[in-house]
Amino acid sequence: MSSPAAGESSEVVNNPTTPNSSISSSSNEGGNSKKSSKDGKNRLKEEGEDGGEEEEELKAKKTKGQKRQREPRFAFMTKSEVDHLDDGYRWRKYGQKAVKNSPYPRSYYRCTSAGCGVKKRVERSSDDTSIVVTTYEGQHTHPSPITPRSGGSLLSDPAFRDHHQSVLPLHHHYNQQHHHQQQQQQLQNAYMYNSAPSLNITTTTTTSATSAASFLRDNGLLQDMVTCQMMGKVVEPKEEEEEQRF
DNA sequence: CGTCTTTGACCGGCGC
DNA sequence: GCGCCGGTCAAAGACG
Repeated sequence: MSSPAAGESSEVVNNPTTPNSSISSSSNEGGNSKKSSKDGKNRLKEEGEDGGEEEEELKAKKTKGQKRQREPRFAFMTKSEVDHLDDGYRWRKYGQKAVKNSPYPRSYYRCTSAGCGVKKRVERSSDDTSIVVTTYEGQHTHPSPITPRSGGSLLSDPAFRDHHQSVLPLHHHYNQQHHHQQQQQQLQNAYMYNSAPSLNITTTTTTSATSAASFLRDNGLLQDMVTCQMMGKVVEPKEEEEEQRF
């Protein structure tokens, strides 16, 4: 580990498309929730002896059928050889699963910062093995990511800039429409070959990379682009099916 | 020593 | 009702 990612060439190609398609999985909507986690643990460790305190979380999610928790999600494609790109934050891998549509496994990362529940999903595109799709979920609570461990994110690394060519942040707003079915398959295709109706940053060369990178690191991730849509959701959770599109 | 990765198992939701 | 899938945790191991 140690951030091997830095230094590799990365090109972000995002595809926003499909406003309705959720980046991740359709059923993961509830994703954010830690629902299963708690349950899982409970049964394994506490065996139901009550935890009293954590119940609130369980209830929250279980309370009703709100399966869909809308957490700000932002996905973008990166052309890189390494799956995990260092964006300036410290991530801890907490799982890996094989994806049906892709021969490549999907890795799950969580921000190690205390209080920050931001999650990141990284998977390699089945169509283009050179493309890595990174999906961020949630907002970082800490302003300055600063990479303590690597001493610098790839953004800071001159090598990184030198290597990457273009960065396209993929901004995803999941409209949660009523689509069901092969969302997953479409997802991948859409991401890659769709045009970005909402946000398309087509930059090339260092400039773009720098931009994206800067913004990622400076804002702690994708504040600029994400903020807008994220805020809507985060700030006004009441609106469930609003469409946050640009 | 501390931190992170890896792997297996489990759960919840959804579809059929 | 059953099976499939995705997502998460936990423990052990590895590494710096």
